[in-house]
Amino acid sequence: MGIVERKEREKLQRREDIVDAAEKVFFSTGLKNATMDDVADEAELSKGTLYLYFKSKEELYLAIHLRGQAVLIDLFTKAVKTEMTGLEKTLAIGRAFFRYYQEYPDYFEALSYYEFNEIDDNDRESIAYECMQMGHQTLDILVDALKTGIDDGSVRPDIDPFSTALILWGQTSGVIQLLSLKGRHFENEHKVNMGEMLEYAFSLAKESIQNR
Amino acid sequence: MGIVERKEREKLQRREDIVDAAEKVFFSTGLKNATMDDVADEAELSKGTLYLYFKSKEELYLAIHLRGQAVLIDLFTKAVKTEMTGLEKTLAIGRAFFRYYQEYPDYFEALSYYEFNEIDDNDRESIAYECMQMGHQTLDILVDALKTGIDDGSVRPDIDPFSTALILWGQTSGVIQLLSLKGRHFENEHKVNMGEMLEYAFSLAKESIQNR
DNA sequence: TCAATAAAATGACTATCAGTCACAAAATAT
DNA sequence: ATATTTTGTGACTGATAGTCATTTTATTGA
Repeated sequence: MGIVERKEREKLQRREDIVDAAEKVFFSTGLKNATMDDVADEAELSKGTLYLYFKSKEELYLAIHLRGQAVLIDLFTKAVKTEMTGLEKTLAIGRAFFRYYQEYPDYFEALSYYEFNEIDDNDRESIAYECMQMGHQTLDILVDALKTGIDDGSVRPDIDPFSTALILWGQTSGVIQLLSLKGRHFENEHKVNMGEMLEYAFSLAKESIQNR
Repeated sequence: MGIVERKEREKLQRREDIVDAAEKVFFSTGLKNATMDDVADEAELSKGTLYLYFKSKEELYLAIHLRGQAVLIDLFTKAVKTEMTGLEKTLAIGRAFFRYYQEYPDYFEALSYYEFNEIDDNDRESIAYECMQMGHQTLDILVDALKTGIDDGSVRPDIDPFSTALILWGQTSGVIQLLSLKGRHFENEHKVNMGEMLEYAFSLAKESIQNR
């Protein structure tokens, strides 16, 4: 009898339902304003039940982040496939990141939350630990693109792929984050546009890593 | 009779005393854990009094940020003076930023808080508005360094100083932020060191803006 | 079929804390 | 000395994350 299996499935399904509800609530009201009672209402469950499935409000938010990471990895994987040289693959990843910000701004925000807040990674059972591991996967795509670029001669051979990937990641998320929060302001004051700005940032990055 | 003036001075002094107390409390416990009651205790005032001087906990934190910004502007100003060419001035600003992170990590955190959170800038009376304006001053130092570089031929003449300054700022704060929060992790996993990493990031940035 | 047991869900309750406000004390002016 | 203004107080309110004793639902075994 597969009762145990069925219960397992139902438990997972309930978990997903809770994350669905949390997405709706967190994304419409914002993380700070949304309450666990709101999420419970949306999920048609009691608040206590939420805590049977998630340790805290933050863990629930990180579960949303995990979904966002999966989408991002997918975009990166596709972006890499469309380009031939390692250098172009690397730049395509940057552009994919910007598209991600535009098309999934709420996931992007969840990503930034994890990236720019001190989250305890250490417990191997925690969702935060999963987030960290998926982050490594994402970074690996970038590392591979750079390695490919070194092999095919499009990227400077004297760079260290890992360090460079980490730096490019920090740079790009930093720029998008800055433009995302303060960009509107600068678009008014100076006549700059966010898309052009980022394309420009990528052209600068290209200068720094391309083989000559 | 200078009673009005004296009272004005005393009011400002009290304000500074409150910020002093807030620094102690926020920096030792962290923004999230610290309570306004703690700050009141440290300042030897009642909680109500804090709210006569600051609109909210966040405004009080932003007042700390303002102090930090002043220190940063000072460091940048000095950094610029030590170098001859615009390119070197630009890089010196980056290095000064890293030193700032190392020597004033708590101020750096306050800086990031303002940079990476949605803060309402619009009220011209608010501390957030002052923060925004000081941020512009900081950016201007970078813009000037780039302009100098274009004039003296050390920086590519085809870049737009303002856009480039904004991008360099976003990149650098992004990288430091990333290394600050996740760097420890990478230092263990891979054999990378944060200082070398940043020097490497600056060398990449140099590649992208130097005149050839 | 039904009592016993296990699993899942509930929601009233607690603890915490930002922010308020009616009142009190201190300083200043008349 | 008294009135007025300024400054300070701390008990109180409202909001909300997280808990836990109790109830409801599902499963098992006779």
